[in-house]
Amino acid sequence: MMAESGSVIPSGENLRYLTDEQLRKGIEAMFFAYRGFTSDPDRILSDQGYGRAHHRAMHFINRSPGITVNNLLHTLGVTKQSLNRVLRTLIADGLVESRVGRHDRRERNLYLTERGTALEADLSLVQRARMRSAYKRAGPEAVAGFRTVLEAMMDPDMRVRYRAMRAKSR
Amino acid sequence: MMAESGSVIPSGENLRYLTDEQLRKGIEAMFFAYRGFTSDPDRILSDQGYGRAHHRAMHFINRSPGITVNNLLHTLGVTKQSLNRVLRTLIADGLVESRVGRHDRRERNLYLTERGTALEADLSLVQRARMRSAYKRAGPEAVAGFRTVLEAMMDPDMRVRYRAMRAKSR
DNA sequence: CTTGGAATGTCAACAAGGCTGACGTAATAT
DNA sequence: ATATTACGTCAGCCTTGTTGACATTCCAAG
Repeated sequence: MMAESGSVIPSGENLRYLTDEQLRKGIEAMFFAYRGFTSDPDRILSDQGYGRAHHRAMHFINRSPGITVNNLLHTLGVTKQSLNRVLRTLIADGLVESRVGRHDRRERNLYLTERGTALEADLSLVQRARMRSAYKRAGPEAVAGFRTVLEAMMDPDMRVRYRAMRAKSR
Repeated sequence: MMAESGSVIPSGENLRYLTDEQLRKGIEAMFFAYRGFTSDPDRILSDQGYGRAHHRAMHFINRSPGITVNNLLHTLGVTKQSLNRVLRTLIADGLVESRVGRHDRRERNLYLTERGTALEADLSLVQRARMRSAYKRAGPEAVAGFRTVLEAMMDPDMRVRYRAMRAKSR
C-alpha cells in the first residue's frame, strides 16, 4: 500500500538504481545467489554427515588457526552452546584440535588437524570454483563493485571483523 | 596443502582478482553480508511469531500475485511439505489467501490479503532501507557489478527465474 | 588471600524449518 | 477408463538455532 513501487522519486541525475523495484531485484539476487553459493559444499557435507555449521566453523578455524572459542562464536554469530555442539563432533572425529591456551589457560585455541585441513580444502575447492567462474564471467570491475556493496551491507562490527581477516599462510 | 593460496598464478594481465585469497574474501563477504541482509526482517518476524520462511513466501507471493503452490515451492527451493507448513499458518492467520485455479481447478493461486500486504511492506521496508543505504554508499557502477556477479553465481535455472521476475504493480 | 567475574563446557528442553515416505482426494490428460 | 498431476496432510527424523542452569578453571582486583 504505502512505500510500494513509486515511492522513490528519481530526482536529479541517474538515481534509477535506487528505485524500489531495483532494490527488490537486489534482494532477490541475494537470495538466489546465496542458494548457489552454498549448494556445492552442502552436497559434500551431507555425504560426510556434516552440515553447513561444520563448514563455517572449519572455514574460520582454517582462516585463523589458534582462534579462541569466544572469538569464533562471535564471528559466526551463534551461541556457545550451538557452536559447542558442532565443535564437539569435529573434535571427536579428529578434524579439529582444541589446545589449552598458553597465556590464559581458560581459553581454547582451535586448529584443523591434517584430516580437517583436507576436508576444508575439498569444501573450499568447490566453493571457490563457483566463485572463480562467476568472477571470470563478470570481470574485475564488477567484482570490485560486488565487494563494495557487500561490505556496505554488513553490520559495522562484522565489517571490522571482515576487514581484519587475513590469509592463513602468506 | 594442495590448492591453497599460491596455487593460482597470475598470468598475463590483471588476474590478481582471481587469487584464492581474493576468492576466499568474496566467500566471507557473502557470509557476513547475508547476515546483515536478513537481520532486520528477522527482528520484526520473531516479534510476530514468524520466521524467515514466512518472509520468503510472502515476498514471492507479493511479487507474483496468483502464483501457484508448485511454482512457489520451486522458486523457494523447498519441498511442498515444508512450504505447506508455512502457508497453512499464513492462511490461518489471514495473511495469505488461497483461491482455486480458474483454468485448472487442481491448482491454488496464492494472494496476499490486506494484512499480509501490510506485513510484507513492513519487512520489505527495513530490508530495502539497508539495501538502499548500501547502494548509495557504493554508487551505481558498484551496484551494477554487484548484480552481475550475483547473477553469475546462481544456478542456471534460478537465473532464469530471477530474470523472469517482474514487479507486481506497474 | 579471598573473591568476583570471565571463559569454557555441558545438560536439558524447545522451536524453526529443512527432509523423506506414505496416503488421500480432486481434477485433468491420455 | 486409467494414469498423472496438484495439492494437502500425517508421521517421523535431522540440523541448527535458542534459553536457562550449573560446574570448573583461572585471571585479576580488592
